[in-house]
Amino acid sequence: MKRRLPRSFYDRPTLEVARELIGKVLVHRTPHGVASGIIVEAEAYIGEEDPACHAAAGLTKRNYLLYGRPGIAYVYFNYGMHYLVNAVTEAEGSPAAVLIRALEPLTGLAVMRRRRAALSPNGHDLAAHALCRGPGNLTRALGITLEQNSADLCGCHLFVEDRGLALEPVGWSPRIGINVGTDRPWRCFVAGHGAVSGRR
DNA sequence: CGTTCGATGCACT
DNA sequence: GTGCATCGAACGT
Repeated sequence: MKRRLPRSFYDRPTLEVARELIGKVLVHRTPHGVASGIIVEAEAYIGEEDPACHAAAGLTKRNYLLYGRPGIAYVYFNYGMHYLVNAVTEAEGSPAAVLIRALEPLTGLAVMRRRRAALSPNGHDLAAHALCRGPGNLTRALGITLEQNSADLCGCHLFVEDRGLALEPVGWSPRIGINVGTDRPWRCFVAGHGAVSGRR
């Protein structure tokens, strides 16, 4: 049972998409091999009224993809060293997205360790659950960079599959790593899962 | 156990 | 010039 998520999946209220992405499988095919993992943590960023959303300051050269078609990858560079990947949600003109924050590695563990080792010396020795724990770590492990910005998640290189998995229990909390909009419980995660980011 | 802090580059004001 | 949707090492208790 493998089904690539259609664009209609992303063309929905963002909180719904965030919840539904839990348990789905993010896949990245590159010349170095295929790497994939089950999504265990995600955050919703919704509209210009959400102070933590990149659309809070209105349309810019950096965030224009948020205003466009759902089902597109919005990737940006942060803190001088990390790429973060989002799935654009809701109809055109409604700027919103879901940040993918953590995966349980499924395939391509070897290439993931190779990529992680390129930055941290102990990358080769990382436990499976540590490979894609955190939004910066998972893009590193999957080889996602600005090259994937604007990639179509309904295409054949970077996409999300439904394999009929249902991880539980699912919890909600405020979003992590932001200083505004912390009152909104828009972080969705598999409670107790070893690959979820945050305090151990 | 907890908190602080440096690395590092770019979009935005 | 400022401030990040981070990470991990270093330090304090």
